[in-house]
Amino acid sequence: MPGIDRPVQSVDRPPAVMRELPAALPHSPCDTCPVRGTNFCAALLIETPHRQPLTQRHERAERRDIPFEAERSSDSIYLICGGWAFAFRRLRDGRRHILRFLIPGDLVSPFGEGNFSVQALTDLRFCRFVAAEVKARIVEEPRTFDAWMAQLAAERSQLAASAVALGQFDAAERIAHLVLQLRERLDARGLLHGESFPFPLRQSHIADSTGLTSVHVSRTLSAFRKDGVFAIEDGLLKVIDLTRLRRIGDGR
Amino acid sequence: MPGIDRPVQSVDRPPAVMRELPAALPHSPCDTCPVRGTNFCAALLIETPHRQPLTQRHERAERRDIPFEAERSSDSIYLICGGWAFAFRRLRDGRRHILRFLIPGDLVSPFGEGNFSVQALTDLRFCRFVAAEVKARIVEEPRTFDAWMAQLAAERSQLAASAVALGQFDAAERIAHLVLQLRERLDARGLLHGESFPFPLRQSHIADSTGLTSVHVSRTLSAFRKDGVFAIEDGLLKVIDLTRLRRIGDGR
DNA sequence: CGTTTGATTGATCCCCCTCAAGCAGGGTGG
DNA sequence: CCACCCTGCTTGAGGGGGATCAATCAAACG
Repeated sequence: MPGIDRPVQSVDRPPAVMRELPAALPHSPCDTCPVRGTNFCAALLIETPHRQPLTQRHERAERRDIPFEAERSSDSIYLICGGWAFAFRRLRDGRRHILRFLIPGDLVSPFGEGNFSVQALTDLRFCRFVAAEVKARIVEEPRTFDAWMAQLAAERSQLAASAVALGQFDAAERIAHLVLQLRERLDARGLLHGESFPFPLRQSHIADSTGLTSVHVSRTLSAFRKDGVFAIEDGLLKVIDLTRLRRIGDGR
Repeated sequence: MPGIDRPVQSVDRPPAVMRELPAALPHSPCDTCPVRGTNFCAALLIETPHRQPLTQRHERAERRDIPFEAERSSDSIYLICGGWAFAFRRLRDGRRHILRFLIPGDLVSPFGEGNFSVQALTDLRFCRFVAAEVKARIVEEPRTFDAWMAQLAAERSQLAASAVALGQFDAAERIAHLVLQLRERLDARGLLHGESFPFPLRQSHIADSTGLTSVHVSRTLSAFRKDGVFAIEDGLLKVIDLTRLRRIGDGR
């Protein structure tokens, strides 16, 4: 039974509420947010004279906490402010599939029955909005509507790309694809430093998102390291040969 | 190189336009549409006194036509009226991955870069709307907005379920999952007759959507038939033991 | 009636899984 | 300080699920 993290022990402990200040007040964490302006926040927090700011609650979660759980219908949407998380589904027999990794700036909108849970991969800061307010804003404000649609389209596109990788790629291609997708998304958020980026995933996370076993992930990563394509060290992923990595993981 | 259909020969032949009547006029195909009322159409074609009807163009495609192609940005959205199709992506080396099968009532909204193509699986009737008009209607009309969001949520949920199946299921489970998902969607559209439903997929389509080879699909289908779970005959799929099929393909 | 499409079945091979052991690092408590 | 555990990574040996190659066959088609 691969990739099962420690049994969920913190479901019922709600993450501590940090602040409950309205958006426009001074000292909101958003004022100094490094990814603000690269994501949906930008559209949500625009200050227009005749609109009142949206309700925001900044919250925290510790590594391994599960701030959002499937089956629990939610009237909130979430924006990742700092740290990493992942969205996953669990099967009857305990297997876990990771649908998507969440990085700062990502949006979690469990509309309909999202049917997935979210677990913190590092200590996490995120921001909760009230779904009804966001919906109203989307309808009123054309720019926000467009940003919203773009957000959903991007998410769908990523999901589709992952599905193609799972269906058609072999182990090396799938892992390369995952690395490339993360690299690209971090780049878009300005979180790429040179050719390195933070990489808090354990090999079991890679395994559960690529449909491999962590044993085989280990072997494949070793091969990538030996071949000078990329290497993971100390929670940092260094891309050594981007061209080759692309040739392996782009598929298209 | 599994599952490559005949080389695309009809890309440049635009499907014949059937009619260009506004929705409210008599004799629109929509008046007698069997799936109307079970899908997004219901929300789009609501007649309200002070709104003018949306522009519609009913079109046709023949089996194997590709009415919509990736990379070609489109300002239309499509609704399947009759017949089946599928959305797919092609890789450099010719491999094809089928993301989703489209049945009557399904919506195809290539927002952002859809990055997928659509091919007709049977002779096809579909309806083209103007994206900008639909967008305006969504913003104006709360019911339409909700229907739209529900539509996107359902599509995302299906995609996620498929990704989980590709990542974690073995051959039999994946195929069972596909059959169950189709059954459920056809049921929601009132297209399920007893425990049989039309099944126009070739084994190569099953293969390319489950990440298997058509050879192995054939073996697995034989096993299902021999075990009395379900059987495909004459373009019709008969579910024989739904309980067992669910136990195999539900995963959750 | 030749040709094409699609399904079936057998034989062989390989990618990746499974099981297992070993090791390094980091708590934690004595 | 060391003993002990827990998490996570590595590496080896063996086995299996599905791929690959190939031949046959039925139905549809031109």
